[in-house]
Amino acid sequence: MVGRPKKFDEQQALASALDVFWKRGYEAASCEELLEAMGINSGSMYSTFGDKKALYERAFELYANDVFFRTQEILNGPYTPLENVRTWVRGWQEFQEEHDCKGCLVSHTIIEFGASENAVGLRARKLIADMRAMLQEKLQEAQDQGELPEGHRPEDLATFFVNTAHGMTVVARSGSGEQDIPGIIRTMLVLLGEKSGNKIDTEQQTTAEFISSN
Amino acid sequence: MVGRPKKFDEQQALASALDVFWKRGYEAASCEELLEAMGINSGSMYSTFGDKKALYERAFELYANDVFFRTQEILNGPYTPLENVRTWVRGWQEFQEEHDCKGCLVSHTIIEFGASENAVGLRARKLIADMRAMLQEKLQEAQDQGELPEGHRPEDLATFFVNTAHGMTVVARSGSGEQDIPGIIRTMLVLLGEKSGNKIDTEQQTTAEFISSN
DNA sequence: GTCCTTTTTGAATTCTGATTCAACATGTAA
DNA sequence: TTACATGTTGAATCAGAATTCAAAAAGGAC
Repeated sequence: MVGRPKKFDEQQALASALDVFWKRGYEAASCEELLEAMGINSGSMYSTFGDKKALYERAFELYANDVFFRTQEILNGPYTPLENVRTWVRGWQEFQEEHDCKGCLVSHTIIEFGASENAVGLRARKLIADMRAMLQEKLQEAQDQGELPEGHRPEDLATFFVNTAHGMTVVARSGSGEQDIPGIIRTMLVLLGEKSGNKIDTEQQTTAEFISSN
Repeated sequence: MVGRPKKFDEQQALASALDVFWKRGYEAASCEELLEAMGINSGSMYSTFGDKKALYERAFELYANDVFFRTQEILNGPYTPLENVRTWVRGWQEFQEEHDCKGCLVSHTIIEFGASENAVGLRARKLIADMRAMLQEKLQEAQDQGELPEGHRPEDLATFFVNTAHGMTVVARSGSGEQDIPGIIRTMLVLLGEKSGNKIDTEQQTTAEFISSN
């Protein structure tokens, strides 16, 4: 190797940038703020990543891959199809808690760029479509194996789950995520036929019987 | 009255500005675009409304009042409490169709400003809280009158509805609103105990039995 | 019609935040 | 230990969007 070596770690800087974009969105994240978080100067950032938009693309990709593979892993987990889906849904809460209730970067990106032909917007939409398909497939398996009653439509249920996940991003950003998300997840689990006894929150246990009489 | 009279209608200009903000969000809506839509020049806008942020506040208020009073009217409508809630839920679809699947400005505003102490962000959060409370009250009434089974918790259900509505904003902005929203609404109606036979869409009728076996 | 007050117009200005770049620094290889 | 290739620094520059403002226009009162 020739020339002065970089003194910062590209992946680490990218992860820091992701944090800022995730918290603030693309427009609201100023270069100053990004550089501060990444611990480098503008020159290094521009020579390494190109520009702010390219940095966002890289950060988004980091996030997208993580979310996609995590989902894939959980949905193809060691339990029954339906139980794997339930595990995935339960995972949302942990994910939100771990990440300071910032919601999901994909939902945020769709709000900011979804309508346009912007590359990240399209990428975000594709990611959602892929995850939705993965979920639907798993629900279909569950139904084929008799775990999910015939009356449920895997297609509608998958769409509904995606919608609920998007919603939680807005709820999280409105500041009431910590309070509201556990109940939302519990309701989703009940939609999947979980009768009661989940350990998420004891105070509102009766919710577990949500649909019981329907 | 003395002096040259305004040659534009303030309310009408505001409605046009609202349209632009609603479609694009605050940051992405450029003054040029706003002025173009409003049909006035910058000077008129600044002397009438103050600045871009104040214009957004006024436009948001227009939207907020409309949504709030519309909701209030429907929830206190001529049917039973639960049927009024159902009517409100069905209204989402009509609302989205009428407004070009732009989603809800309140969700959008929360994504853009929710985290900060920004005035519009706070206003948006208050509006959501108020509407959520109104909904919960109506669901409580339904339960008191035996329309809603005891197992349902009005509080959780209200939170869940708000979450679903937020989610539809993201779905709408991702471009799949037209395709996905009818099914999402149908699923919500089933959560409210509507058995079948709603006239929203015939192709996916079986969804109406969604929870039937739960 | 003329005076007065307010509105309109849109080019000029200001502001904000992204991007560049010249000078300096540093590791590597010969 | 010197030459070189590349990285770092941060002040300067640039670009785009928000805002101002001086000049022109127009209704109303007299």
